[in-house]
Amino acid sequence: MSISVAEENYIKTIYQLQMHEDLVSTNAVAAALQTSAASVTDMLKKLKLKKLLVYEKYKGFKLNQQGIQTALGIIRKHRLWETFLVNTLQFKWDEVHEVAEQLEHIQSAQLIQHLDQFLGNPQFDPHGDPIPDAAGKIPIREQINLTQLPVHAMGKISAVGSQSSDMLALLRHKQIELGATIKVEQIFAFDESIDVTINQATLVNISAKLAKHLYVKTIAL
Amino acid sequence: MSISVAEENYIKTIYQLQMHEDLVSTNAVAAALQTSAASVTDMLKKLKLKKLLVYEKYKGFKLNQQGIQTALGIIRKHRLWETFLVNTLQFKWDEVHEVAEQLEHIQSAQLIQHLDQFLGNPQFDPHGDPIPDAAGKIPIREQINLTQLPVHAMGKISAVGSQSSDMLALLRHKQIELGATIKVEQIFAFDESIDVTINQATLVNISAKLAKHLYVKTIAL
DNA sequence: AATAATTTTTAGACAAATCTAAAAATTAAT
DNA sequence: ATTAATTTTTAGATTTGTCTAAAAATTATT
Repeated sequence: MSISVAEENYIKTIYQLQMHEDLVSTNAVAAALQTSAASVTDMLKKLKLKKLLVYEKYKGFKLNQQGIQTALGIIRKHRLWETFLVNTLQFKWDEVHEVAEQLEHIQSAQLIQHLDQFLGNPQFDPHGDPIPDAAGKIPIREQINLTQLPVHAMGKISAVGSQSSDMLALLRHKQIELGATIKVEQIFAFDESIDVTINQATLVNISAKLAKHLYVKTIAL
Repeated sequence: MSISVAEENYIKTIYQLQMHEDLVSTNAVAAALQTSAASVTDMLKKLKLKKLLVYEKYKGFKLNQQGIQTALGIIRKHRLWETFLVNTLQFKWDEVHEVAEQLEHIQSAQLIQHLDQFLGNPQFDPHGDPIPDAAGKIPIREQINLTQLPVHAMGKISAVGSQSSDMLALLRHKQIELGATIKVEQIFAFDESIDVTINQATLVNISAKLAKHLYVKTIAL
């Protein structure tokens, strides 16, 4: 059973949204794809029928394992093509997105396998985003920015990107220090602030500005 | 006004057919695209509306200058991608067609420009077919097989691919010799035989087998 | 808790590309 | 030159993905 380009675009978008919020809303998808909420509902029915997502009327939805694997396949293709465009064809990193959006829908396992090999099996694309392997496994960067950590993920503070005394005072106040474990509980879309649990004990809110200066080593759950 | 993938496939097919027969028939397109004659008629109306072809009901049709330019753009992309797949990604020459059929529809002038440059501005694809340049100009191979010469094209016999006495006897009988000018008058689909005028005087029929052994330098009309 | 606001779904319509079956036009054959 | 066969077109239906407007469900507010 083949998947259309439109379906692929929905799957990719839903995947990206459910990285941040566990359940995805109809309106969020509509906004991301610049379409109407009614169209999203229509597509949700189709994707449910194809057993790619878990969905109950009015209750939000998310991709199931099958859907996630499908999404990772599309993201893999997208990022391999971006790598190709920048590394091989000399595109600038900010010129590649539109073209990669088209190339990611080309259907040929052989093509992707050869492209991957030609590029030297890259683990990260030119933007630094991880490229899932053929099985859907996502490489973990040793150290990532806290803003990159998805909801529910855990990490250990490995570096701070500033030495300002104001910032150090704030960290002391929130009991955040190098080596502390941190778990992302919730990400607030409005101001991009993050609720985290420190050392599996205290819940604190971290502003977007502070998060940009904190780096973590991810911990497998 | 943008052109859909379906429209592009029709345009490419019509172009290829009108290389052989001056006017193209509804059924020929339907057969080539494995679709119904009714669908072809529907599409012809759309393409006429977009001013890409000359069409009158029941009277056959052909691409106009605008349509030919569009077709050449698609063929250029197809052949550049085939070159990329074989030369860069190590595909075998007989594995590339299906994938190139998809890649030829990617819309990005910049992508094709960069790809062309990366490949070293190739003039011919791995099958030996000419790659139109960005302006639609088709490179002429010094010497091509007679079977490659389209209807109405002229050439000068430049080589014969066999020295068998049977063949030489046949050539003498038809008054074909090195340096003779040859003009393709008609190509018969049934047995792929060709009617040609020799030295702008005598009309003779050349079998597919004989044509395969004759090479010509093309002459601009 | 009742009402208001928001979100989501349904209902009905539309455009693109296709189909089948039947009608119209052209071409071939007796 | 009629009739038969073939080709092409029309008419009407279908699928996919979309839309708007209205109804239903949920969430927020007073």
